[in-house]
Amino acid sequence: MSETKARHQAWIAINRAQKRLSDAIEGALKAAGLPQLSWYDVLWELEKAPDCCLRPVELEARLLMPQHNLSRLLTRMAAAGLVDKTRCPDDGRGQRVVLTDGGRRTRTRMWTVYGPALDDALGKLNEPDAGDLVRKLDRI
Amino acid sequence: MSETKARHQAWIAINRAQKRLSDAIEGALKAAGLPQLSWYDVLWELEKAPDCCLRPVELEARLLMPQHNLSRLLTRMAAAGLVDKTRCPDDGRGQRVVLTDGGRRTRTRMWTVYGPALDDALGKLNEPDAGDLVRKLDRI
DNA sequence: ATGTTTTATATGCAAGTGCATGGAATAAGA
DNA sequence: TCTTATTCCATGCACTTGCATATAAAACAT
Repeated sequence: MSETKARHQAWIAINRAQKRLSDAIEGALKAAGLPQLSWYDVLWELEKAPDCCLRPVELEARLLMPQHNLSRLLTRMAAAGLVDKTRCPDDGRGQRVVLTDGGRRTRTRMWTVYGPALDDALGKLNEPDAGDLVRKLDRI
Repeated sequence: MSETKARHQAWIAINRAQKRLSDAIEGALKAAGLPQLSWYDVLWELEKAPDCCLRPVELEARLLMPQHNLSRLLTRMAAAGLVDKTRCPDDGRGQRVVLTDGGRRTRTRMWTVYGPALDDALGKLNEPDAGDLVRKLDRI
């Protein structure tokens, strides 16, 4: 039988919170005709990076996304004009993924929907509690 | 630009914790040649239910899983002999999903892998902290 | 320098998922 | 009762993901 210790309940709670939040945010993005969260994550990592440019391998590590999955995501995002894929000068097998102006604009537009949806879904979670959550979750 | 308030960081932390935990557990299950977590969730809900029997609509609500998705999951699980799908006596359009003996055994075997993998992945999260996490996450 | 191993990325194929829709049965309204 | 609306579940189609493997360039070894 499954244990009902608090540790195990924490896992259940994490799952449910994650699901509720992502459902709310994805729903809001879709309703606004905007791309998925995974696209936002890529755009945001690029925007934070120096020169708005990263290698797929670096994105892979930051997003905890499997390689084959990221490869095709980048292909789709390049087709949509949000990023450019160019050959890497110092490594012949590598790519350099660069954020385009369109990509930057799209990320900004997405945040105008994403941010409020997140705030709304987080409900009455106050700042101190949130900080406490972060501290405990990061120890997992 | 994205805000960096604790509330928003909590969302990031929830995501990362959820991803790390589920990757660890799914990996352990796969390595043991066992089905996915979603299968476990169905089996466990059925085992908790009176007569080990629920309607798809009820499962849908408890698992927060979209209808079309659950429909096909149940089809696969029935094909694998873990559940039986029978017509519902009091509602002509409904189904009754019943746990089979094989389903019960499979859930038990899964837990022998799932439980330890979860304990391991939760690391040094102690009981009081876990209880606190549950309380705060459930308020979201 | 040549052969071997590792790293970075892409891709064919199978399986899963989202979306819209369909059909069948019940519930609600006139 | 007869129509209309709603609920429960299934399914065709497109898209996404997982898995294994391919390809090509480095890195390493001899």
